[in-house]
Amino acid sequence: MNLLKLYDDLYQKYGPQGWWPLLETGYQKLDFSYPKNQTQSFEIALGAILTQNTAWLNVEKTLNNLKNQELLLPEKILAAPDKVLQNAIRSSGYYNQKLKKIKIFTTFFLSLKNRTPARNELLNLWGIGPETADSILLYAYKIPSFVIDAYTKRLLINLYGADKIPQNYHDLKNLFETNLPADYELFQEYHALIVANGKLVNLKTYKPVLPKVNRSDQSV
DNA sequence: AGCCAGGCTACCG
DNA sequence: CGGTAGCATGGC
Repeated sequence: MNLLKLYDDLYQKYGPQGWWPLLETGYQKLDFSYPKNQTQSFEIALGAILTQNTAWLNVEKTLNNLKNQELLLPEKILAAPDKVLQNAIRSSGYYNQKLKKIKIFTTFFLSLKNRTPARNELLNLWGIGPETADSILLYAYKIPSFVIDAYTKRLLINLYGADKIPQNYHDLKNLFETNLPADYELFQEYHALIVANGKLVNLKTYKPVLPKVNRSDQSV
């Protein structure tokens, strides 16, 4: 199983993804100078929490709501009334849970005082599981921690067969990390490409939904 | 008009 | 402990 070749195939098909999509930049040509500061790292982490089982478009609305009220800063989040935050979060769904998750994370974020968190510290927070922790490490802190999601697992099952690949998060993560150079830029784009591919395939049936572009491209 | 989205926790047997 | 219901909204 050549995971570097798989990366090349995905890249050939979908091109550079330019993750993470910050409000300021959106998806962009590859520019690994972002995040440029702690404020942008914080925005990425909130986005990672908000997008749990939620479409990114709905998350963007929440981030814009917060930004427009000048609340997209850790100190402001903690000072804001619950009702205001719930209304801002509403478009992302699960607004009761996500309010709690965001407050817990924000308190932790401030306690770091610009230090990079350890993976276990993130996992110990209520509301942060392995995928969210790895997304925060990889995109907010540029740590080469490979992100596994439902798309990743499904793609490997499709390509190699369910009996050939590990099924749990930890082993899947390890599969990528032991077969790739520990390069955060590679990991960032790889995960983004898997998501780009995954969005074109129905999650339950594995059947492709109608591609929006490039029907003639070879499928991956 | 359903189905689904870049999960996680709590609870069930 | 492995499996899964519940959490909520908006786009297609």
